[in-house]
Amino acid sequence: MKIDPDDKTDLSAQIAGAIREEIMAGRLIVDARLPSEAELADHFAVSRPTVREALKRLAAQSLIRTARGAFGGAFVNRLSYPEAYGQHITTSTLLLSMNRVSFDVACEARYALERACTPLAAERRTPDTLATMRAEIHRQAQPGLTDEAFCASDVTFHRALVDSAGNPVLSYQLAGAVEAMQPLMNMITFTARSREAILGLHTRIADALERHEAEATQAALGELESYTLTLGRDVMAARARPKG
Amino acid sequence: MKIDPDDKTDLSAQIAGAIREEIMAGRLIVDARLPSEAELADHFAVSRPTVREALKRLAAQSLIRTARGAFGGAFVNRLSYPEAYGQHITTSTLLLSMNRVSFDVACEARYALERACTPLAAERRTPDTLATMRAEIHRQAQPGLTDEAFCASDVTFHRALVDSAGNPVLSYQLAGAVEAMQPLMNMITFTARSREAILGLHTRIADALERHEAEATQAALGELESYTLTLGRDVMAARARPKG
DNA sequence: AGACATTTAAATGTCTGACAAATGAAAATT
DNA sequence: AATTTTCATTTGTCAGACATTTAAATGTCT
Repeated sequence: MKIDPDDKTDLSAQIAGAIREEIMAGRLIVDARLPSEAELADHFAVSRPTVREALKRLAAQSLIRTARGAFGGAFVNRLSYPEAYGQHITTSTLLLSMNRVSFDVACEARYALERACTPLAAERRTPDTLATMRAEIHRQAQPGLTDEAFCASDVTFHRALVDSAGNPVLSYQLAGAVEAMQPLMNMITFTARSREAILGLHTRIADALERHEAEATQAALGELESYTLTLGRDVMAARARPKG
Repeated sequence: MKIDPDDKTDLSAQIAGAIREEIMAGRLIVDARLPSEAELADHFAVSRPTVREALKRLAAQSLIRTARGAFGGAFVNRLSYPEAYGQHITTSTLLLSMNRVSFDVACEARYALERACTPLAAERRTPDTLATMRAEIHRQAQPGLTDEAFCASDVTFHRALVDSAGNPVLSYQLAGAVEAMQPLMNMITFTARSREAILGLHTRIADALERHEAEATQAALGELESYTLTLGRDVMAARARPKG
């Protein structure tokens, strides 16, 4: 585990990289204890603050956790699903919001991925995921709901749809696509009319899943994509026009 | 932008969280300059090393970049696709390797996602992505290839397939699924016989894409999934047996 | 006036040394 | 034996200092 003395980049970045390599290569396994900060400082011939900066970088990626006290220290962290979700959602959301990704492209990606889940979801949906979807449908029918709350409920509904596939890896991968769309969706003003249309499609999806009908689910999801695309395009077109 | 004085967690984590919030909420926009480390230390009533640890956490997530010199400082970073890819792949790979995710579950997720790309890929594949796929097929036919090199080539092939869909958001989301499978695939010993089978399916996929035939692509991909699953199960079964 | 060299202020990068706080093991005490 | 105390270890935080980098500002020469 060494660093390049000729490298111009930050020492803390180099050290973090070296340790990250060890973890990803499996040479540092889960729950293994790293040397103490003082020992690491000695090993890399740097000061303790520099080592600490490196460790904080790793902690930010949930690669390590630290504990104070006599037998504390930095330990290789078992990356949990919630931690991975958080990382993925943060990255996905910022990628979309910072790169002028068009509504169309984001929407296409999201629905393509969701469609990938429907055959599995129709087969494996549980009473639990169905109940979540029904509850969100009910919430979305409340007239007093703000647009933000409607969007948030929409996200919960779609996550339940994805979770129906019963594959945690799939859920993790989809989390980024679904959640990252929310800021874009939040730009849309949902009229009573559009809410009604979406609600109807959500109901069709839930019904089809309940009856284990993959094709019907797919069809309703396809219509939802088209409709969402229309709503989004209207908003984007209005924004693009001068004078607003 | 404040921190909770009652919070027990690290000050640097709190400060990083506060700044991250500002970025994700859009109150700190791309290329905006953060206050200098001294000013931040003053603002949060902490020392400069603590502020630096917070900034390193954000840098680890590519949320900020720093520059030295008179008009340097920390700037909100526009998250690029390559940076996002890297984050996603790191997280996905570790999630799979640290959580005893079964080969079946990972494989199912990966191929479900890839299938989501095939209709778009068949429609939009370019000479460029096709050329990449052909080149990798050619490489995979070399007899001297190690198992690791074969796997790496396989990843490149599948990424070209995903890129054929012409949707960068989709490519980004899929990168995690495809790359994270590689360590699991590396456990497999590819015999001449299995390489031949995979090669044949890869060729069928490339041919079908070239002819814009979505269904044929889908079918070949489905067979590849079944075959991969068989190979993986054999390996895992052998590993599970005592005495090896 | 314009081109080039020099200075300088501001910022990050790094180091040293120190103290506080937490933590679990070991020793001392009841 | 159970409980309390002590103690070494380790991370968390702070203060102050110096090194390095950078671009603007200044000075100098043609």
